[in-house]
Amino acid sequence: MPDTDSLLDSLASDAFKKVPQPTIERLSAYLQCVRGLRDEERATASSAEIARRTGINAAQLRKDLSYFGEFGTPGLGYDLRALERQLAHIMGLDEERDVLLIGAGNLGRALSSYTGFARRGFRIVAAFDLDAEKVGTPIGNIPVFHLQELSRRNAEFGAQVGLVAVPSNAAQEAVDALVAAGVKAILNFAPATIGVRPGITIRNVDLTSQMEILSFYLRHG
Amino acid sequence: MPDTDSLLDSLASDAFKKVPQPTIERLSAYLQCVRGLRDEERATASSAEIARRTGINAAQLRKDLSYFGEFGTPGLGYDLRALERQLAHIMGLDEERDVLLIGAGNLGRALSSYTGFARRGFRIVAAFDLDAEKVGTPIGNIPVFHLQELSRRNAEFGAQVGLVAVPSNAAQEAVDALVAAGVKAILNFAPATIGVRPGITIRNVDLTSQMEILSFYLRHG
DNA sequence: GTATGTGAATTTCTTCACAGCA
DNA sequence: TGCTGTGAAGAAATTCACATAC
Repeated sequence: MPDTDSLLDSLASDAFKKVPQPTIERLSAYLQCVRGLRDEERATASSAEIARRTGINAAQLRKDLSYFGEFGTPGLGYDLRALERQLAHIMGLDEERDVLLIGAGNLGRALSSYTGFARRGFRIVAAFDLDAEKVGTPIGNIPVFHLQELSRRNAEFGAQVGLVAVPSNAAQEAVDALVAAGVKAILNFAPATIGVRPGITIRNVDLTSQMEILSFYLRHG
Repeated sequence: MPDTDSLLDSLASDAFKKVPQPTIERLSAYLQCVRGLRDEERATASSAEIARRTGINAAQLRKDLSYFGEFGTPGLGYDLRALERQLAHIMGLDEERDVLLIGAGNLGRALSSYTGFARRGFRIVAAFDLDAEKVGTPIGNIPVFHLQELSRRNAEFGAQVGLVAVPSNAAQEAVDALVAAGVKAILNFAPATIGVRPGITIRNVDLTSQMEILSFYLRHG
């Protein structure tokens, strides 16, 4: 058995090309499940139990974890405290991350007051908007700057994560501004296909698209 | 070549078991792209052009469409007006759909004022909450009722789609209430794994999970 | 006995490559 | 010629099934 931590840390960008995309997207579900079990004061759980709770096949869970190391004990299962720590480490969640928000409209305001982010260590440190009316009045504790100030302000913050909550036609501009300011990972809520250069991660959360998919299943399925 | 419309309509639940899940999730992206091209007054486009704009492989697009019929003209491409209509029909978007919202907190309020839904024919007709303080005061035009009234009120509305924007620990209850009221498709924003009986479609939009996935790519990738 | 980790088998999805049509 | 629609090939992901460890 290889030393777990060194295996984990040796998995730099390079070796990670081998981890299936779907695996990465499931890690978060496992972590959520483990947190839930820990809240119930459980000390260990088998892959079968986590499978039951997440709806993900037990062999799938074991294989997913196997890309990152060996975390279980045959005959016993997984120590939940350790597994939570290891999953968090794998996902880069062992330190707080500052986040920039672009768009101080309805959605932007809702996102800034969403406590789920802060609870998981994502702290929105500043918002930016094109609308001069919105600039200057903080949302809660979060200052609102003009989009033009993005790069200058982020020289100070050094945030690597951005949220884009602007209308579709402004989304590419917002993303470009974030990337220019040094942001490396972006969650985009605008219903638009955005291009970014290699090395930048962008994920789209398109609510209308989700509704359309529901509609499909309503019509068929 | 089979008659397109009858093929489309013959694809009831049954034959649809053959359509890959990822195909269904891409349909919405195609539709969005086609709408964009139409906004630019374009009359036709090739699969290659749609591929370039969406980032989805051209053969993939053609195969995806092929599950539903033949929509293109060899040598020419796709008639965009027709394709938009057909995609909308496939996805069940040719009529308006009433939507119920559970949770009148920050996120719920943002969702109700999100114009993107209405623009695509999803109309939030009522909101429900457990908090007596929130009941009675409309959000914009949308009345807010107590969750207990859900079934009774939906006897009138007959909505088949629900949005769940409540804390995790209330999500299963909210979903159960929606299902009991006749809702068949649900978009859940709570970070929780929710069980529903067969025949009910539920999709999760877990923002924290999305952030964690970004964090993974920040650490590696 | 119980449950992990993992090669092998299977299933699913994507891409190729080309026949056939406009 | 240009582009679609689609079988066949290839790649990727999932699931099985079992040797191995506690």
